[in-house]
Amino acid sequence: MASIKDVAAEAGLSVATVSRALNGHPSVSEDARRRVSAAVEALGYRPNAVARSLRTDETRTLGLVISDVMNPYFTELARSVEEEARALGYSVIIGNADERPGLQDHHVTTLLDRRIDGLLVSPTDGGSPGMLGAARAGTPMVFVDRWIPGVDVPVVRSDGRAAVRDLVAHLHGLGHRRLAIIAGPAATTTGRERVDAFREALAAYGLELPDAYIGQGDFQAGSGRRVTEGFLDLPVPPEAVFAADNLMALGALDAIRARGLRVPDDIALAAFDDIPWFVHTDPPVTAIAQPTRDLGRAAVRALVDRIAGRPGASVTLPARLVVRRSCGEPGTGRPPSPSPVRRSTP
Amino acid sequence: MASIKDVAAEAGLSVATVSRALNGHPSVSEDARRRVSAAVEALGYRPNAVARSLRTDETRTLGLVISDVMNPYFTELARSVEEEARALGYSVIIGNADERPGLQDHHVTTLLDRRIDGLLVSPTDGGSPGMLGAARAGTPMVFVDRWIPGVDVPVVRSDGRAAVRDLVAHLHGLGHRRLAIIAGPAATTTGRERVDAFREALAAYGLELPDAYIGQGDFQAGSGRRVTEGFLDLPVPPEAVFAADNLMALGALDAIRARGLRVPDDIALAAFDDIPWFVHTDPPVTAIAQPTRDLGRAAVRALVDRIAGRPGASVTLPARLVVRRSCGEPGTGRPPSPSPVRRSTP
DNA sequence: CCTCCTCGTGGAATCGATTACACGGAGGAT
DNA sequence: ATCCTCCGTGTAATCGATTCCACGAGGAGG
Repeated sequence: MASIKDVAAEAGLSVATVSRALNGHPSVSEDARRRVSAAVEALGYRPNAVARSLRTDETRTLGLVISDVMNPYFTELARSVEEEARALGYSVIIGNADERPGLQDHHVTTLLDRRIDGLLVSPTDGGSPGMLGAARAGTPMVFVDRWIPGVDVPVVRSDGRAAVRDLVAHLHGLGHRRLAIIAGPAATTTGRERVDAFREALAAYGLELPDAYIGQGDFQAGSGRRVTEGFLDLPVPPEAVFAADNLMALGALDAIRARGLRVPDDIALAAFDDIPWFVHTDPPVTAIAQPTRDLGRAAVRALVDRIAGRPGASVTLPARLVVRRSCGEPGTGRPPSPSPVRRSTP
Repeated sequence: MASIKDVAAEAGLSVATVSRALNGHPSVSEDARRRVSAAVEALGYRPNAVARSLRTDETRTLGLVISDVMNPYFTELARSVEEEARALGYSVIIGNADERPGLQDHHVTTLLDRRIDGLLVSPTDGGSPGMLGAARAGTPMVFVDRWIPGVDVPVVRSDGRAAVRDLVAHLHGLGHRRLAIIAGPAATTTGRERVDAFREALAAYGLELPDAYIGQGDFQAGSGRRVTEGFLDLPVPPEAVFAADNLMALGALDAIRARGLRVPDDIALAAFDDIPWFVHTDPPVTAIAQPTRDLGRAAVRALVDRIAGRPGASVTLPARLVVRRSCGEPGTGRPPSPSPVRRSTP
């Protein structure tokens, strides 16, 4: 592959002049500029980004370590991050942590070894040594979606409190009183916050959130299935289940279907994170939608600010409730299961 | 950040010896090895991958240019590619072409500038100049899912012909005779092949595929919606619609629902590419499933073979039909629409 | 005792770019 | 005519690693 030396030789100039011409430096004659262009064209020359990065100490690359690519919410986040980064002249390397702290650490280390200019993370856990080290060492960094308390890094996320209140109002209005939640890992902020918000919203209606109605999930479909089965096996099962993410809602749907039960007639279901598929499930799922695109954009902007030495502001955007049919008949206002809950197969 | 020089100074050795110790070179004394380890530990040293790449002319990075990340099929493919690559000691940089040739070219160029060791592509079109140039220049490359005829590059894909035959048999068995297809872009191999396979399978039953029943889509949900509306507006609309990918099936579902029609009672629907959500749509969608994980693995292995100078074999794996309920009641064998089938409460 | 290996190590070139510094020539001011 | 600027260009250092080659010490063999 042609290097800058070859271009210099072809153009009859020094590498310095070629480099300056290529970078639009002002003090290059029109004549030299033309000869460089011609040589570049003739040789099909493309600058070696590796060499440039070594010299300039910037890779124009951002790292994004995401909790789980197979989760449509994170896929959309990744997409919007890449779009905004590209618009700003950066590439993005995505690392999929798959909700495993070990993998997350692997990716952080690899990205740091590649000398990315900045790091975007939605931490899987309370903070792995590699990540905390990077934060302390001053690597430009921004948390997105999830964050780690006590670490001085801007956070870009959405606040679901109001939307959760709306959801509980919705459920309450439909006559549901026994409300359960499939929680995310306690090690994640989103895992804890959603439970807290749910409990608070319930309290406003004088409702309790008993321990039996808090199922411990891990943001994956399998855990949603297991937890839901546990709920259904309870002597007094809940009337409504709120899954703290979309994959666990999918698992819940599986478990409910496997028992031959129907949503919302036998049990109501709602999810955090809205995705296109929820419109088409049976029934369409009521969900809390985050402004995912805006989050991605804001996160990249905050990170680029930090890279440029500017402060880099934390951003919190509101989530909103999207009512569909999985919690009960909208408009009727009456409880979906006045008669005892049927739980055998028809 | 500490460099190899700092380590050398700390250990009281030359950079050459440190480098050898770090790379497990045999001719380094046990004593030197220990001192290097200690120095590395003390300084928190991590080798600079950029510098190493410049010298060794290998980045241990693979590029993956994918047609559309928001398509769950490609997300899963990307995931399995990353997994296999990681197992083999490579990182992956994903570029999302979003079905746009221009974007695809941008990513290919960027990846080449970064001197990735090999390139995995599912081409959006007939071959952009950048990509063809790379192939000709000898960049190790493998096509995955889609490919470009006449370019000498291994292809890893799945063959849906048999599964499409099974699908047509299934539809025919359920009494459907007027079958339509939402095709992908003619510029893609998968776009063309699926139509061809469908037409051939139809011919085996003495059925035609009239032009009016071939809708031109672009693998995105919006086009599925538009094309389906067109089908429904026909004087004689089809009895069954086969979408050439899952997103267009989603669009079709939208369009059908918007008309107040029901699947499969009013119209049958099937899709190419199976995804977890199809189990939970209303109704569950009959789809053709590709062995996505295996494809990703095989593609990475073929690419790594090429990088190592070995031939790198093309691989074709069979897809298979997964029957659900969107084409009609399984088992009954009678057409779904003569007598309206009740499916609400048992 | 001398020669010849082998082993562990260091010096220095190298990869492909960027950039500080030096330098020669043209043109303007005095 | 002399001096100073400014402009365009080239030389060479530099980034952080790898690796070829040389070298000194020590042991084996003659």
